[in-house]
Amino acid sequence: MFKKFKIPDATIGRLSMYSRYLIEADKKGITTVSSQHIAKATGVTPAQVRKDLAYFGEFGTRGVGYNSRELYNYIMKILGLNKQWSVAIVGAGNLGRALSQYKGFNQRGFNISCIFDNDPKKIGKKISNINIYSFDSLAEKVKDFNIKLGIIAVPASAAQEVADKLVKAGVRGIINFAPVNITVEENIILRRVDLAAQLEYLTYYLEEI
Amino acid sequence: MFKKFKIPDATIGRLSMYSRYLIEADKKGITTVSSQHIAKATGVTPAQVRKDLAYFGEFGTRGVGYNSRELYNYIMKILGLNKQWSVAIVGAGNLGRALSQYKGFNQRGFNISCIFDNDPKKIGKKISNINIYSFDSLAEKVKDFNIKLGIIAVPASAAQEVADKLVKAGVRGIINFAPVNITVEENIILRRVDLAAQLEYLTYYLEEI
DNA sequence: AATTGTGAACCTCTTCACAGCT
DNA sequence: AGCTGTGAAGAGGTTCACAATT
Repeated sequence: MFKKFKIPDATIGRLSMYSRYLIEADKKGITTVSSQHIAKATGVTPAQVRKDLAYFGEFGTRGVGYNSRELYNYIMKILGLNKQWSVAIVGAGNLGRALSQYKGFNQRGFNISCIFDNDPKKIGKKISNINIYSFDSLAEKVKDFNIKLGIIAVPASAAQEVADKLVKAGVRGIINFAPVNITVEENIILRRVDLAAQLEYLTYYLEEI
Repeated sequence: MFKKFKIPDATIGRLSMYSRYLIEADKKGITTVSSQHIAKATGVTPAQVRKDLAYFGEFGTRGVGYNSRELYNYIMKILGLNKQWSVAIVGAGNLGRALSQYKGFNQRGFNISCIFDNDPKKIGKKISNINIYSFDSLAEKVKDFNIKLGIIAVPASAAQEVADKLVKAGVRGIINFAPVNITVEENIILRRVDLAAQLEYLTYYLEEI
């Protein structure tokens, strides 16, 4: 049905933005939106919006636009967000703790099921009702909770080891917050988020002047 | 000297990765590295490494490679990291608190100078020695600390207002963690980091199967 | 022999412009 | 008249392949 062929990575990020606008529009009672409206709200061009949507089907009506609610539902389905996802966070440091409490995940259907750490002082404790388990029990818990998504929030030196553990346990998609390149087998989806690099992007441009 | 013309955004992110590898290599006593080495460590192609570096000059020696320490220094200078940067975080929620304690920023020369929030219960308190100030004192503190970089970690509904405040106070670069599109005047560098969208990227690909 | 630096080829993504519907 | 859907054109980024250099 959907996902006929290779589509740009950036499209997926934009779909996420579109869906956020659409749910807001729907809440406000705006039943029909145009690519123009979506574009303005999300900071892209109208042609880009139409192109992005066209990868997956024909959701609009010529001369009219798109039905907000309907398009929202389509996009959520395309993104795989028409169900709940269990997520494991590895690393109960500052970042891991913050991510485990981050409301933005829940709002989009992500459920942080458990946290893993190797610090005996942290194991057995909870972070806002989420249990912290040892690395040793990772495989077991990942299976118990049917976790397919993992977030790596450990120091760079431990990131590869953690990734290997997650994959072995059955995790299929990983976000790596450690500032290091890690490798996984081909059928695992890996994404790297480098927080310091984001600031460096800013300083690069600021230094120019 | 550097930054002759428009270079790909992605190049900047890769420079950041290269520099991290180079400092490690230098620590291990590896004085000379090839584009091959850098590529392998950072998960890109050797041609990409050479192309990225070539935007800024000729740092290598044909037949030999690059001097680790020297190339590291060049890259850090290109990224504007040959000095300390003061950063303000707006929003003392989970994310703001975590970011203010995140070691990765300090390691790269970023100094979180202060945190802003509008919750009276938080104002006046500290997060690991960093003061939390009210929104009202933002302009004053940004000037006092000579802050040029801001991190927005407030709810989506407040993000635009905060951005405007930061810009007005003299901040030149902004990272927006709120899941909403905000706009700033043209000479301000804006970067959006959408954490939930990262997970959605994973679920998109996992649903395909 | 090894490795850089780079023009050209290639590939990917975005924008344009307009036919096709309502 | 207004807006979508899309082939074609354009822009941008990556890889190739090889001359230049040590």
